[in-house]
Amino acid sequence: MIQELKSSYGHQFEEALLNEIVQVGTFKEVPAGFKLIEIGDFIKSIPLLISGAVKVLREDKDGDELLLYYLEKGDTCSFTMSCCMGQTQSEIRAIAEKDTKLIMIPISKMETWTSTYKTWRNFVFDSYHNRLNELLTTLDSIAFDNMDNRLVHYLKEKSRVNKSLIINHTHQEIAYDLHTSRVVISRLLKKLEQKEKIKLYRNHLKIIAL
Amino acid sequence: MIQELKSSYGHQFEEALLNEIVQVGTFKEVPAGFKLIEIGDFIKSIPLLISGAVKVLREDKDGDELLLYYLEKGDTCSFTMSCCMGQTQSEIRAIAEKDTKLIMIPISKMETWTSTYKTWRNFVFDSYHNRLNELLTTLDSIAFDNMDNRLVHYLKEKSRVNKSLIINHTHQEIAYDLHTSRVVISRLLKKLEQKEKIKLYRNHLKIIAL
DNA sequence: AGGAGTCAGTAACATAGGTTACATAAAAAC
DNA sequence: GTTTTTATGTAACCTATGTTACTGACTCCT
Repeated sequence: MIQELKSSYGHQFEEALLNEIVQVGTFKEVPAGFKLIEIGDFIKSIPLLISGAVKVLREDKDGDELLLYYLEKGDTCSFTMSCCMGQTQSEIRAIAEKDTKLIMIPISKMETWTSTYKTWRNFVFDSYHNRLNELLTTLDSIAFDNMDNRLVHYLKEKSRVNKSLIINHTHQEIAYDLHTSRVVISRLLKKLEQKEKIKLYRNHLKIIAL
Repeated sequence: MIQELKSSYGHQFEEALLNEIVQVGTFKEVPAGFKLIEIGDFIKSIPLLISGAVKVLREDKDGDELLLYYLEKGDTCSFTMSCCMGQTQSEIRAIAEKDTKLIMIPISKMETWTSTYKTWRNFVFDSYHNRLNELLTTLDSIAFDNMDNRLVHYLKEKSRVNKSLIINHTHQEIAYDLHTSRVVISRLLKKLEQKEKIKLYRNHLKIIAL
């Protein structure tokens, strides 16, 4: 665990903090699709991502979903922190996008470390900073972009996070993430294929040039 | 300044911190409509709201606006903090919604206070928590709600923040905040009037029962 | 092989919201 | 008081997106 920790966080946390993390943290390895956090959960620990990726999404009262953003190596979930500090329920759902390794830190340490370790404090603030900005980006795309652009952006992100030009999703799954209907996605994907930007197959698609 | 500070923050900050705030903070009083922060600004101080209200909004590349949320007494701007910590440019615009009093804290104190004062730390974390949740609410309404509901919600918020059932805005101004067109707002407002939920006048409208 | 379930393609249609255009009324400017 | 500007009302139209329905193709199961 110590090597994996160092490879992701060694440059930003000092030795003493790294040691504490090793002592109190729990190493966890979850498969793609594993649900890490459900809306309404009370959170008892904070995740530090070592490898893999986690998608964070929002759900409305009718059960409709919307992808917010991905967490990757070196990230943590600010919503989780935020919930921990406030002792409130989770507002979001978190699902492993692929096989993912993480270290869970009990929330009791948050308070102590924030006062003791400057690097930890910076890490926490940086996380909030990043998450706020990602939320803004998501909001921008919903508020200002049409579905064509949102879809292209989605495919690019997906490709980046999964480090692959193959997107292994059905049209229905993409539709859920973007909060629209399958028919709409099929239609737009077909248009992209006609423009030779992607190639469609059953259960997956290949990005040619976006 | 000390009384005003105590009336808003006296219950959550200890004496020593309150004193420090008085020493390093600058009291500022701005009229409604005053632009506090522009997109792209480098921020040098953090605002603590004493009274009044500030609206925070986002702009896209074409100059189209979108209202994010209001800051009120006891609030601070997490985006500002976030920018300060990261030394990056502001992602948002902040405009006084009405006559507003605030205390500006130089960012140099952020780092010190966060390690010294537990109450300050909690304040900062709470702010982030609140802001994240407000952003989520805004995002929900854009992603999941239709314009009718968004408009009603907008009018309610406006009324709450300004403590008045009179909304002093033209249809065009409302349209900007909701990122839609004047005609659409006129149409929907007229529908609300026909349902006797509001009463329309030139340059303002009155809420009857929403 | 045959049947059930899943996925994608497509047409036809419905609707919300955006756009253009113009009329009228109120307010402001002169 | 007349002109100009600004705010609102409304109609007609357009477009993106959502909905429903049906098809064929592929996959999996037995």
